[in-house]
Amino acid sequence: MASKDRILRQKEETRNNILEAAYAIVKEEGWQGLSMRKIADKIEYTAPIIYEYFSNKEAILTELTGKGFIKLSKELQNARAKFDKPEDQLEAMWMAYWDFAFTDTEMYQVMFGVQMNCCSQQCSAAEAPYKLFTAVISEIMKNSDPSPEVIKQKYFTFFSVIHGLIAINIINKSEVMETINNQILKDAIGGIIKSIQ
Amino acid sequence: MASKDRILRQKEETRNNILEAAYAIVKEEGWQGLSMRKIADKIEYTAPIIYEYFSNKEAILTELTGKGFIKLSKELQNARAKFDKPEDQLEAMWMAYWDFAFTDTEMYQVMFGVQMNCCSQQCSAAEAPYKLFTAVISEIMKNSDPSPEVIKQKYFTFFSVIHGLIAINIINKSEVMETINNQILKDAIGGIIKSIQ
DNA sequence: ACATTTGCCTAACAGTGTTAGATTATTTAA
DNA sequence: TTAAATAATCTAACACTGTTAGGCAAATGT
Repeated sequence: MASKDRILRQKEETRNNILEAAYAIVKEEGWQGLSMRKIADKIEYTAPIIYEYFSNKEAILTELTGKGFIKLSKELQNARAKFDKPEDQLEAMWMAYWDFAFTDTEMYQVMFGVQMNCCSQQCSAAEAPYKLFTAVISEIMKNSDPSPEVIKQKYFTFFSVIHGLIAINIINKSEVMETINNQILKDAIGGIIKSIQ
Repeated sequence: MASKDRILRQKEETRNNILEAAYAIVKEEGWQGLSMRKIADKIEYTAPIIYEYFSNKEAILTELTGKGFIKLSKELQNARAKFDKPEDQLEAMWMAYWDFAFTDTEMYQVMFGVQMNCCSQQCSAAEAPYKLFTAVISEIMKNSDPSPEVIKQKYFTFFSVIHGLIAINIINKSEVMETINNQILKDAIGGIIKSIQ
């Protein structure tokens, strides 16, 4: 009865195929262009079988969102691993965050509701980046023994600047110039880090 | 033939009715709940006549977006008028901006693509807030005779922090506490103003 | 009074997410 | 090997969505 295993593996595979097909369509046509029937076409099935794997369309988005947060977390960890001083780590992590937003733009959109309806609230993996950042921030601030509230506040300050900047760049595609982006990124990250040391 | 006038007025009125009905639905059910047939129901017509007034659904969104930018601009001007020193003006303006985002949240969403597909690119009124802010910024910086580029950069720095903070608050409804919002707002606005004086 | 324009509606098309029921294929049991 | 049971898949449909074409009836112009 090893066929049970094969069947389970096959099920897992088409589940992945659905997710991959969905994201492929999104990369080609944007989130607006994603539909159940198009996914079905791509995996060479008809639409109803998708509901054997996902309870509805939102569940697909939620799962993709989760994968996005996992990928982002990995890249944040990679960035942190490249440096020893927490100040350098934090800067590298926000830079990695920035890069993620523009190499996986569609992913970033669904994760943070940029120009589309997102579902990151019900996504548990969304906590991981938050924890990674606050850990490094509290390392930098360890001398002043800050409360969790203060650390949270510092995190949100970083997040606000960088997410805000990412959002304008995605919406006003290309109207904001590279030089301004670089300047603001450098100023903001450097400035806030200095303010928490 | 004064009836021509009356008819023109009537046309203008149902045009407005469409826009008002649309926004009323959005306030009740969110942008997702907006549909042409629901608008038609509300103004007691059938869906196709809407196309006598707007070429499509996006045109309605664009027009609402325009009205949003006009309202925002007015409130920015009101805020500025309450102070003499440009530093105080700038702070009051960003505070008014913040208030606008939470009293007219749905408007803010369509204007800046928060959790929905926006169309502010093709909206000419979107320039007005930008001009209001940069005028005050350049007043503050007049001593250092800055280039337009530098002023633009300062504006985007402000915008990034505040829009970013607004966006998290809209998406993670209520998870971010008042105290953190106030702290970040105060810190960010004060900090940037200090940095440009 | 007739012709023409206008206002508005019904019906339809193509697309969306989603569900129910029938059909086919595969596995199990006798 | 054949019969029964189960699983996999599809077709058809429902209730929506935005949008367009065509027709009817009332108001207008001549």
